[in-house]
Amino acid sequence: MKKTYTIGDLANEFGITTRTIRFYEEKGYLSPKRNGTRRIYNATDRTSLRLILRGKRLGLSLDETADMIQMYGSPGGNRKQLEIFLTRIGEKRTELERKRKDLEVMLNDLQGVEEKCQLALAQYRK
Amino acid sequence: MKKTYTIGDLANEFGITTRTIRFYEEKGYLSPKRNGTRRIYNATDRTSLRLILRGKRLGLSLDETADMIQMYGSPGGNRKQLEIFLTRIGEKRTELERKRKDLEVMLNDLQGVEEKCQLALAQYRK
DNA sequence: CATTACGTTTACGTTAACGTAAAGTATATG
DNA sequence: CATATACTTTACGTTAACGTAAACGTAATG
Repeated sequence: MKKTYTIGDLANEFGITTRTIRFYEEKGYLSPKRNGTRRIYNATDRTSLRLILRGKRLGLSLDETADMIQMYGSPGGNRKQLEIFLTRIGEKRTELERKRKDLEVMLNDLQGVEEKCQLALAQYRK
Repeated sequence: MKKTYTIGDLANEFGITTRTIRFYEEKGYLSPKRNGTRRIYNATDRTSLRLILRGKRLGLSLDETADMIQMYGSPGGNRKQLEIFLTRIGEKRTELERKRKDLEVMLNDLQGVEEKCQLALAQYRK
């Protein structure tokens, strides 16, 4: 009794179109099971989709997000491979931390403008 | 003796091409002075460019970033306009804060993978 | 059981954000 | 002062990420 989803379910849940979901599959970022011709998505598919959309909100390309999703798999391989993998993780992290700093600066700036605006508005209330 | 920049200066500083900078101007996001036919950028132009690139890193479109840059200007207008403005600021802030949460989740996940990887590597050192 | 809702494939269209190339002009330098 | 370097405009090309439409099959429902 594992929970499954139709393409419409997921489109509704995430506020996207079915075309978008099919596009992701077409490009190899999703591979749902089929019931005859109908697509059947499980929890894993749904998680992948969520990750894709999260990446998108942060300005990652589909390829970049797919890379990250793949990283989330079990870290296997020999020593060398693990070391290479760790390097990749570190790079991603650096990139994401830069984004975080960018975000903090922007939020700060925005707060500054907001305060100015509040001050200007306060004049009207005196 | 105000500092100015050529298009090449800015391209070098920010690691982009001159084509990109001209494109931003073509679309109305930059409007440098001219010395004859040559473009001359000042500190304000440079700041705008920096903001554009920052927005880009965070997945904002040029239009969205231009909107934000415009917000940074002096918050003028009457009471009604100020209130509308405040609403817009609030919306942007909500959006940016969502991005921040997305980032935190991703960084967390990444750290999880990293730790697993470290553990696997530790096996080799025993 | 008709019709409405949801699903399918195929295929061409669209938009943002530049890349690339050509063809010419101005400026810096050995 | 020749030539290399940086700048200019104009214009067509490219890619990612879908949108839109046609033409059709299947499932749910009043």
